[in-house]
Amino acid sequence: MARILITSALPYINGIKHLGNLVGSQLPADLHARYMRARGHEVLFICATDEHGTPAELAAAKAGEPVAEYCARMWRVQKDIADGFRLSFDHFGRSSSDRNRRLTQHFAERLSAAGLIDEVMERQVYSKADGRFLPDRYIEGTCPNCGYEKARGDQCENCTKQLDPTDLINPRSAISGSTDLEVRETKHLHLRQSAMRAHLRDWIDTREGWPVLTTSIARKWLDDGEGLQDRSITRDLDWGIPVQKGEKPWPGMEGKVFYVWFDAPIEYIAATAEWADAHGLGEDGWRRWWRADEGAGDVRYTQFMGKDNVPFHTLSFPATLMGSAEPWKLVDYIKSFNYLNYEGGKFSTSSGRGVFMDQALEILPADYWRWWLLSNVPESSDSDFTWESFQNGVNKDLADVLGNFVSRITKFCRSRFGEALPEGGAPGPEEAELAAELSRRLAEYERAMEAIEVRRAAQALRAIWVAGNEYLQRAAPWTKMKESPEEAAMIVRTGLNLVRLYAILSRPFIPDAAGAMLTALGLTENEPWPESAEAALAALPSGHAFTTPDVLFAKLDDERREALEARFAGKG
RNA sequence: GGGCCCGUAGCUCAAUGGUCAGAGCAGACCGCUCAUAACGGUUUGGUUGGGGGUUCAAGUCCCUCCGGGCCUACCA
Repeated sequence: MARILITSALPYINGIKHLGNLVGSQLPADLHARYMRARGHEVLFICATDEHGTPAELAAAKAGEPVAEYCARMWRVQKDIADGFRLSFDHFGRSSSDRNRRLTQHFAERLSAAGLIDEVMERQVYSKADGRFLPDRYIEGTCPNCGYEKARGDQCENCTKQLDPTDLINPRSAISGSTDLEVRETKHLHLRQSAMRAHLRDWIDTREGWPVLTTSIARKWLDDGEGLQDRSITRDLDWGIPVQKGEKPWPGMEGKVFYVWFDAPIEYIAATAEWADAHGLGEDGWRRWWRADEGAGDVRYTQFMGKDNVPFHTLSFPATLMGSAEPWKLVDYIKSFNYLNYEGGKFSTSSGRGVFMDQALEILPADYWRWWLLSNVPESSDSDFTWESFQNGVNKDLADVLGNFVSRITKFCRSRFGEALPEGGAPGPEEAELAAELSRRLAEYERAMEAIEVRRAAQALRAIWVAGNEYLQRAAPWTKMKESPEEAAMIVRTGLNLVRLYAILSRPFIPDAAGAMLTALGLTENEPWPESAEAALAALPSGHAFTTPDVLFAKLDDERREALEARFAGKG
């Protein structure tokens, strides 16, 4: 038994996430957490909403709510949707928590004491009409390079030229449209990442077996141009964690807050503390997961995230932890994902293109989405959601292969023997062959799950389901009924034990259907992971009662698929 | 502009430099009748994007060209 710490990248508070966000971090993290729990490890699975920053303030203003209320409401919405997808977080925290405020201020104090914080006077664009400094992205104007009129202050999306806000012709606020802008001086804290470059590189270079996607992005940032740059960790905003040195004020930084990307990863730790608080576990309760000097030495920590998050998790956050000169637990493995596209293009919130998490759950139960998304997770390159692929995948794998297997064996037993495992007969060569096949597949499945090779694991699981249909076809109990009812009984027993085995093995992917299978067999979710295929085939004895379950997975027909395609095609 | 990733069967993807490049889906044929018109078996299908090189041996390594995607630090 090991101790496994798992974090998923934090979903931003602003709005409901689409399927691409789900599949890029939370869902595979949940798969890993569920598997590790099933194997008897002590697992702590942490996620939270990332609540600070300009977009949250603007979204709250648009909704006509104070930002704190807006965030509280959206946290609830995201939590309910996460529950709907059966994301098994041990704690779903909030980066606006008091725990995170204290920890973030603590890290700032430590970094300052270590000489890793510079105070830098910056010149930034201020909008009088909006009463706020504008991030580069929120300044629009005409591109000096191509004349595009809606170029943003950081980059022109028409000609892709990198810009500085002061390059723009006729700059205006993207928020209000106001042209009453001026450049003001404002002081900010910079994290001296450049000073930690060698240290970070050594660390990255000694990580073994990390995905290329993870290390290549990290190296690019370490080596690009003049190398890793210092990074501003504060902002002129109202909504955020006040800049302080621990509990003490930070002279000259009054009224400023930490940048979301500084405080968001710290929330991984803070959320663990929130979890410990909620369970009355005290300070030790969370520190044993995060402090190498207080018990975290044997923790294996894995982070899940989309590729856009990699620089912050490979560089900025480790720099924060290392720079504190305290023995904080560093990540052991970063599993990063590419993007999921929608019908050949990008998911788009603004044009209503693609499926969002709340809509998905209205259409079909969580398991359908979990299965398709995980078995098509963008592991080695971007992948594409299409309704055709989704329909084909869930109909074939879930309805035809798994669902129909459960259906045929339970119904056959009910009509010939009644709703209890029948007695008689002894396993023979067919059963030995089945056990051998299952052993091979199970080893493959376990290896892939341990290595977090998600697609491969899904393939292995599917092959295990297929093995049941192959076995029934070979053993043909419907034929044996005539000549040897006892042998048929033994085959049916074996088949019903396969249902139990499938429920246990499939639970990380499709927890609800697995639960329904266990319930039908009169079992609970406490059924242990199989010791061996042979043992699993004889786990339930003759006489064990069951109920014939309803159809586990209904099929998605062409008519409905076409309607869904049309509904989510977007405005333009 | 710079960097990274990818290009393999009609589609989605596999293949520590080493047997005849393999799976699933789709297609074709056969079987089965327990089951959600489901299941099983057999089978068609490849100049591994083009060209050059290294090697006893290249889908894999190197060069180059073509095509696609992503990142590029103030969206998060």
